Amino acid sequence: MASRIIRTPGIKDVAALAGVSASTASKALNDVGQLRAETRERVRRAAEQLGFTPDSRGRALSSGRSFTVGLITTDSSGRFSIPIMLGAEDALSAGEMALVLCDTRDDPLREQHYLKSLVSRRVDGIIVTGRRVEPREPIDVPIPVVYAFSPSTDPEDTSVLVDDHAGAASAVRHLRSLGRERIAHVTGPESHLSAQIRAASTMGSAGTAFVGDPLYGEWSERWGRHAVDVLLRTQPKLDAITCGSDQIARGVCDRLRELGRSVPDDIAVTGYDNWSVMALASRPPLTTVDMELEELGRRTANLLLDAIAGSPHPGPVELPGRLITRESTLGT
Amino acid sequence: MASRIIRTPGIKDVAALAGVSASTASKALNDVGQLRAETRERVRRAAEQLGFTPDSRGRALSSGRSFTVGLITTDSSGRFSIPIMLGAEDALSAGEMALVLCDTRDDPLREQHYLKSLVSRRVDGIIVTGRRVEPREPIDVPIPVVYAFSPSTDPEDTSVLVDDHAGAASAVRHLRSLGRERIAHVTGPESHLSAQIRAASTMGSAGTAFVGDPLYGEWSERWGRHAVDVLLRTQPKLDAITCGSDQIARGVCDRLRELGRSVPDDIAVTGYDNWSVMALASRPPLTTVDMELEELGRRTANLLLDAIAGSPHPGPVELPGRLITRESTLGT
DNA sequence: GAAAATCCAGAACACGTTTTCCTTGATGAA
DNA sequence: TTCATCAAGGAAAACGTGTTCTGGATTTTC
Repeated sequence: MASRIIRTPGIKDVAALAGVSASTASKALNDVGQLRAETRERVRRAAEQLGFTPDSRGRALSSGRSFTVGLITTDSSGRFSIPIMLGAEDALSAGEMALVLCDTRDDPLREQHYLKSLVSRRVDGIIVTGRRVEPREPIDVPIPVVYAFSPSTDPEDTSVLVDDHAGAASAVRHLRSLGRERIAHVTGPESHLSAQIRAASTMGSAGTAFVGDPLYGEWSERWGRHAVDVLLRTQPKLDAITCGSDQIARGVCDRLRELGRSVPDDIAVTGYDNWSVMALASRPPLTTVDMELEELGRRTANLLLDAIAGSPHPGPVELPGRLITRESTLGT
Repeated sequence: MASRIIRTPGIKDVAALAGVSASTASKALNDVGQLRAETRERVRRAAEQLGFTPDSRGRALSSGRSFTVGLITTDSSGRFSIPIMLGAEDALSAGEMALVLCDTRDDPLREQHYLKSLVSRRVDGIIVTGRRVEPREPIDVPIPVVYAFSPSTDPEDTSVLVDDHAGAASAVRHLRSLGRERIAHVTGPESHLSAQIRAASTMGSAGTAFVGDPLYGEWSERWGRHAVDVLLRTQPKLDAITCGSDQIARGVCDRLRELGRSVPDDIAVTGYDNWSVMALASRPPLTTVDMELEELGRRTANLLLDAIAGSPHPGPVELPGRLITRESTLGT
């Protein structure tokens, strides 16, 4: 045959070119065993000349590890999962680990399918994340698992979650430090745990400075606009509105402006999420709480790496958010 | 030792339990070779009893394939890459392929690192995507590659891209079918190829119905608002504005409303991207062009699967977008 | 100069599966 | 009866690496 099959070179090819055995070549390239420096160098040159890249499948097989972790997300289209994913990927790639993406689309059947696939790939660990902070059923696999954002219902599992309590409190503290004394709260559906937590924390930390009841609605600008009408009717003297999301806060700002109320001179507004497309496009730009989800993803990945290395940290970890101050409370 | 090391069962364990050899067990589970039905059944039961999951690393090694593809994205935080990712993942998981995620953060060094890692993992193929439609340097690997969204500069490479020409034209056609005769165009930076293409196509298909020059600016609501002021000064009689993005279109709508102009009665507005958080939250909701990026991702993955199977389809493929009509052109 | 210590490299094996080849026994036909 | 055919299943090789063991060669020491 004139056309030879082109094969990516293996360690045997490198060894042959360097005139040594395969095992010697392996030792040379991995800097182990006792070899003459001259031999090492010769093997190295041969490897470079052939463009040798070690086949990690071989390594995986013999080491018993796959250097891969799975990421199971119930909806990666959500804007919460994505920064978590990126943070995790960032932390993992530093450890030479690859991340395989599994989007279950909230379908238990797909989740089972992916779990089987990941187990069959002998993944070193699994990260489970979702779009809601409500606890979820743990998954049952013989592999280290860390939950991000959506904790496991089992308190012995490792879960990394956002501290919405602290986040909401920091917004209130900020407003009070600016002298605001009549604070209202507008947020999403009461059925959402995050709405409940943020509302409770807001009321708790505002104390007597809290006016009326938390207004539960939906996570939308429309609701934010509508809530302003309700609030101004019932609480005409309020001087600050904390919102459960940036979308709501943006709607609030829009409506206040339409009514001729100045933000923040008349009424200060805070959001939640630091979703840049909302927080920065709002007029005025929003003071808001950044959940630092990318950091959460990194943290999750590092906890998983620890668990893989044999030192698990059982139990939940809460990460505080960070308050980002902008014109909606500070003015220009 | 009282504590035995718990090992996930291998095919040898299954074989031992069923009283056959490993090779027979493999044949039984894979439905190949000639075996008595009774034997097959016995092996199957043994496998089930032990909870046997085949180690895909072994299969990968012996089959020469890894059943894994890499996805290289220059920024997966961008809202373009994500639907592409999801579509690709969807199409691949149907073929039992896993997708490993590599976010280069637009850093050539990281890209090199990831490429080496993917090659070393003997990935079956690679998808390359980016956030801009500008062509990019091809990557040099001995593996099938398909480019999505950002095509390769090499026309022989397989690239799947959006047909912005057709998309912009469909918006104009829609406006003209509604009787609009004085159409302006507001878009992003002239340095962006997608802005250029959309502008050229808009002018071309509008013909004499196009007024003035395309207004280049930035991809922001603020620019949309500002552009309205410019347009109304120079083209007081225009009856439609097509925008290069939903963000711009939302800004346009906001400013028109502030000036007391009715959308769409006085001036119809179209966006681009069908970015729901903009298109639906806009007042009124936007008629816009959906690039159908998830479908693009699926298409990309299927082309890659073909290439892996040995039937590559060289050259670029353009996918038409889909016009989504809403109140910003139709009214209520 | 011989024994011991040291150094170096190759052989063999492990990892888990698939696949190819081979053996055994049975059946049927000549 | 003998040979060819075929079903059934086992043995071994292959995939590509890392690790351990072993033995030969060289140097050191007395």
